[in-house]
Amino acid sequence: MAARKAVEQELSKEKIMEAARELFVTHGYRHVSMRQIAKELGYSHGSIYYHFRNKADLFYSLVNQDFALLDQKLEEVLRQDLEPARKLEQVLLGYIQFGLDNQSHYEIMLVIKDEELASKLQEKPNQSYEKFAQAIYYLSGQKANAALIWSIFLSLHGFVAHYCRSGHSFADVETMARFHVQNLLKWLA
Amino acid sequence: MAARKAVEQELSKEKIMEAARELFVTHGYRHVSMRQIAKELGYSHGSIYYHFRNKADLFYSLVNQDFALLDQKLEEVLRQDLEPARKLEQVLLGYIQFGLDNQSHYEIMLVIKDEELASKLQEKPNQSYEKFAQAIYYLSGQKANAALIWSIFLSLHGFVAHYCRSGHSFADVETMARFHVQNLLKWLA
DNA sequence: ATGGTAATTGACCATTGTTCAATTAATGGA
DNA sequence: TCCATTAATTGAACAATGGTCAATTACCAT
Repeated sequence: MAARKAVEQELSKEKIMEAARELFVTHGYRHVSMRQIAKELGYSHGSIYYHFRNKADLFYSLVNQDFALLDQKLEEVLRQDLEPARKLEQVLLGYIQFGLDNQSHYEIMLVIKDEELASKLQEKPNQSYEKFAQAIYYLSGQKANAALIWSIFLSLHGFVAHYCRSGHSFADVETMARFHVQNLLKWLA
Repeated sequence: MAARKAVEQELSKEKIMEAARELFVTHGYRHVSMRQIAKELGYSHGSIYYHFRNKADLFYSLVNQDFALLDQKLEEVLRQDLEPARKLEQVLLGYIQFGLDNQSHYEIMLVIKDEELASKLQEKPNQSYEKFAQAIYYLSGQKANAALIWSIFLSLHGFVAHYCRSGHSFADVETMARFHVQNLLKWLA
């Protein structure tokens, strides 16, 4: 009634995550079923549960990848050869772009309230924020205090959260994003 | 196999909404089923579909109520006898306080994402925002343009959304809220 | 009384996340 | 080489979900 497949065709966490990411990004977390993911891979839905405890676990694995991506993006900007003021601008704008380019993941990272599994990820967001805050601090010539940086972050988050909800792309709102960032930069002048 | 109940015990939109609100507030939208709501009321789940087209429809009726409450709060502040600058401050701070004093309402209004009918009920939020924007506009001596007011709103929203998620009360974060508002007011100076 | 309408029921449907016994491929030791 | 053990996969099965609808009953106007 059931069988194991040849070893070179075996499923892996990586393959599942790849297919799942594609589907989650396209249709959103709630509108993607484990059966759809399995079908995409040509496997039975049960097999996914051999590799991930449940759907949320699979999704959080993706979210972890995304936080790493966010960190990477930040460091990319910091490595660029720009004046501090320009870099600062790019860091803020980059945050918005990241959020809107990875909407379903951003929601899980920083929007959706889910007590049961929120604790699972608590380290990563704090860790990522710390890097963000450090960057702002140094790029501002060590003028910005912690509260001000937090204020800036919350304002960026508001932008991303709102446009995530309405499903706009970064391109849709880029002009407004740049304007928002310019306003935030005034606090650091 | 089925029966209609005595007229004084009849179900109504209001009764359903009351029970639904209670449950949504406690457990969140996704974790409340139509059967739970019906059980709470002592009715069959099918009866709710006589009064509301579907779960989302019921949900959005609650959202409308909450927006009316927000409008009321705004007008309360505007009626106060204060200098425009003080009033402006109170409008911004009042928005945050409303959000954190009515966290589950706020989530329903502006955080929770429900793709299916998101476009359907865009009137109320827009209407409420329009009042908010008008207030800011006049209190700023007609200096603020539309984009700047929108920027301010998004920044306020970020504050509320974040602390809603972590479940902090207004009292918990009042100092930070006042600081955030002071920053936002600089854009209008 | 009677007929029409309004409200309620619960069986029913398709779909979901999840579990698990059964099954088969791979592996390694004798 | 053979056999026991393990690893991976299957799909039937389960409970819960949102939603539909014919049947049923209370109400009301005439």
